[in-house]
Amino acid sequence: MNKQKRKSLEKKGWKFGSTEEFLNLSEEESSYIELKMKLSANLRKLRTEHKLTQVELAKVIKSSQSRVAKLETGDPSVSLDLIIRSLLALGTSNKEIARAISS
Amino acid sequence: MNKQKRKSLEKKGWKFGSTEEFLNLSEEESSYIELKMKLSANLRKLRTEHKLTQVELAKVIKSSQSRVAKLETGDPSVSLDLIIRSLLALGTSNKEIARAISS
DNA sequence: TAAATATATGTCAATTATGACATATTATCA
DNA sequence: TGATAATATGTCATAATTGACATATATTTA
Repeated sequence: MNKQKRKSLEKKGWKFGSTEEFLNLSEEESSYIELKMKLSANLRKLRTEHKLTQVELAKVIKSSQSRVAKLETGDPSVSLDLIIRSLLALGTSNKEIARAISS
Repeated sequence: MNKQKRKSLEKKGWKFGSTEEFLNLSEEESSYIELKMKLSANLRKLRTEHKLTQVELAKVIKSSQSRVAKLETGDPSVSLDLIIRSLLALGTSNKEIARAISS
């Protein structure tokens, strides 16, 4: 992960501590973020393909429009659990989820 | 998912409501559980391959032995986030995680 | 362009996950 | 066997995530 990417993520609310800490930021942390980002992007793709608005998707997953927005923009306040559950609610199979992660 | 499987999961603390509800239990819910189970199993496999005890893994991921046990036994109280983070802490790549999900 | 529709951002009380601890159960091995 | 190490289970106060709401911003359409 480079400085550019860091700035973009920090703007979204991700916290990374000192620059030093960031520079040796573990593979772990960046893999985790990358994973979430990929699945978030996939969720938006799926929703639009299904021609649903965020309000409509919110109904399906029993959540709210604002949370759907956060899901799709990679807000750090959303859990992987919710992202995955949302994907599954849209009919995504585990294999497709795996594909999205690998992509 | 069959009745056998259901009993086993309920013993672990999963909640499914009425039998009726369970019978039309969405693909969604069972996929979600299946996903967690696969990753949990993978975590245990990895830990033992690394010849770590649960206490040692707990140190690595800054958690406790009891939570590691719950991670590995598919306790419903553990999040996908923690499972994934633990896998990543053990050096698992996103691609490997994807493979585990697809398996 | 203005109105309407869609999405984003901020906040918060309630819900859920967390690490920690105690303790029970299960495996290992002398 | 019995001691010791490893894992499992139960509980709880604290921390993190949640849906909901208000409202801002962006996009579409008349």
